Amino acid sequence: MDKDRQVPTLNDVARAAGVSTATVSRCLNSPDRVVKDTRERVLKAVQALGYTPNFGAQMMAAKRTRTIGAIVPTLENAIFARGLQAFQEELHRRGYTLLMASSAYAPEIEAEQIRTLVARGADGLLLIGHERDPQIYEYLQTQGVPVLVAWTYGTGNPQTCVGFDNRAAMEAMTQEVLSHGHRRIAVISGRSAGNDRVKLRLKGIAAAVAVAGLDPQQLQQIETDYDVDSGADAFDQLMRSSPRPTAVICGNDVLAVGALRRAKELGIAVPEEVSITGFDDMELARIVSPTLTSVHVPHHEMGLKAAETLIAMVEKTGGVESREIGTKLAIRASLGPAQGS
Amino acid sequence: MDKDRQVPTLNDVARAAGVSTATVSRCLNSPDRVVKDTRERVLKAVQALGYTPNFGAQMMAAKRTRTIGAIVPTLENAIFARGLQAFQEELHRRGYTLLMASSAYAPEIEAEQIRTLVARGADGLLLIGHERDPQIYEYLQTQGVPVLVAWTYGTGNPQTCVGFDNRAAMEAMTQEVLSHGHRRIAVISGRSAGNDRVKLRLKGIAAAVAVAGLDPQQLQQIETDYDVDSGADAFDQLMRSSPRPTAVICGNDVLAVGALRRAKELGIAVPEEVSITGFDDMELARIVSPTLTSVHVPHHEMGLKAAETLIAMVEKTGGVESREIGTKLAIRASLGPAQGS
DNA sequence: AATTTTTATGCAAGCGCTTACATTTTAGAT
DNA sequence: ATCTAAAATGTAAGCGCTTGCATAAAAATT
Repeated sequence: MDKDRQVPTLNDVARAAGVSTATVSRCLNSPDRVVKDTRERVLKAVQALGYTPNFGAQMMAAKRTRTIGAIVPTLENAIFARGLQAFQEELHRRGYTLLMASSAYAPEIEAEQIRTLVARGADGLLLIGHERDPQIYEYLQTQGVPVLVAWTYGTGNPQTCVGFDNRAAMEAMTQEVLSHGHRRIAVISGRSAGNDRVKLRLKGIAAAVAVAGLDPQQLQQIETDYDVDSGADAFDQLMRSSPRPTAVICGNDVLAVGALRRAKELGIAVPEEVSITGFDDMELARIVSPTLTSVHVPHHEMGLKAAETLIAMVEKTGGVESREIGTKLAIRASLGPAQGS
Repeated sequence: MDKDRQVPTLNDVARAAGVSTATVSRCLNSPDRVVKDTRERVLKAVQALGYTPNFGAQMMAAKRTRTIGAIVPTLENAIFARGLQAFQEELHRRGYTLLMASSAYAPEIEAEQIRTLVARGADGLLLIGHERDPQIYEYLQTQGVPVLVAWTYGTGNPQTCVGFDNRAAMEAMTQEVLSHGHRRIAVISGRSAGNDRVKLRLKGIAAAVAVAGLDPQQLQQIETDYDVDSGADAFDQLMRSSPRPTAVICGNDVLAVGALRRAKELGIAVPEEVSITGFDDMELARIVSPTLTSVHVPHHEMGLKAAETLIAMVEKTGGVESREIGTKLAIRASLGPAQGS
């Protein structure tokens, strides 16, 4: 019915204002190149007609869209949400629009999403973590789309990144756990395949443990999906071993919360019988009881800096370099002294 | 540097395959209108060149994008995430791409996001809740973009919707609370201004209370922001009144979790001294202790049906009508008998 | 084998915008 | 008042794709 009512075009505005389409375009894109009088007339016409530029035409003619794409592994939990929120706010302030997509931690889906976002004219892309098929980086290179890698920081990768040192942060956490006297330590982590952040965190644990004179190979370790129930099940499994670990280091807060819940269900006291730690310091960490010891990540700062950096890359304004965001330990009730040792 | 390396166009593919651009286009969009032999040759050329259609050009020529836009109030907590995930999965299965944006519960931001998504060629839009400036609906009408309203269901609104009856669900919850003997009931809700879901939930409470012979006006009620800390503060305030309420009904789980946390901090036993209920049945509800009584909403089902419905609207295949999703009470430990009455 | 119908492909006209270049107007200098 | 430089505006050529219509090829019918 209404689908035929024509949406006004640049041409309509031009006619209404008695100028050429070029002038209208300039009024909208570089107002200072047009004299005040004309500009006002044009803008009035724009208002009157309710004109909105056609994105496709704009994209086609200008080859830029002021759009940034971001692909995160998941939106189901809040891990990325806070950072993304900050990222998007800053983009918005700078006149960019954010296109979000989630990959469900599946590389093939991520690859597809990347192509989709690029095809849709994203001027730049935010991706989580370095590790992915090199072809993808080649493709982006070919398409001339700059990529910023976030949520991780480390040398040895060609991509610009904004994030924190997953390895060092986890090493610090492990040292903290060790300093409480724990020696039988178990680990619950996300799947390490294709996930450099998980790998780095595991390396951090191994490093700290080695320094303390323990054999990293001896560490009981379970890799599982990133959800509360999986964390709970993994914890269950760990608690069936004998002797039981006195501390369980979890790769993130979601897993830790699962462990915490199962501990309660099993009647295992935390931290008296077993200590549990997380990573990310989600809001969750302060809500559960006992409150969860975790690694605090300044998500807001990371999102903000990621936006600044990526815009600089897109606009090619000055040199762009990777930026490291600091983390710190948030020691709370779920970590206590090792029992009986 | 690489920004000049040309991306292949339809024309390049056509030349490589020795056919016209029209044939290539048809191979891609309606393969059965092209004979097998030709099709294979063309697809091979597409592969070889690594051709991807230019979205802007496609949008311009075809006037559809197989893109659906969704604007939710927030992505920071998981309330909408689960439903959106299901929504997006179904869209993906049907060959559509989802563009997400969040409005931070601010109507003006939402209006802007709507314009952005429409300008970007969204074929249809998913919005949360009915209540918004009528001009927005007019605008969408003019642009010929169908809208589906989700997370609420109710008559008296012209828009098609997929969701649940917020009023009835909350009335049921309130009845449940009343049946536990509570008579001094307080309410913590999100801001009702511009939010029909909040208003409906409040009406549900009032209705149930009135049936029980109490005066809804007497209900202590606080409206606050949708975050844990706000919920905690509101709870604090309620606990300072005398006599204290024996039950606090919260407008959603996030607020309820805040209340729960503050109760613990204040040394107020839940549910012995005060009962607390939530709404939405987020994963959180089963993680906190005591576990939270809430209204269970089948988010996955809602997301799925929303996708089906919106696609039907976009493709104009057959009649489209609103669909109601059922909710049910999830009674857990945070609700107990009224103390001392 | 000739004719008609059906199917496959090509041709070319836009879609609405930006921008290099050409032209006109205005301001500044003489 | 005249000429020159600078500023404002107009002209028109694409950008890469889809699709109605025309044409050519193949299949079906007589």
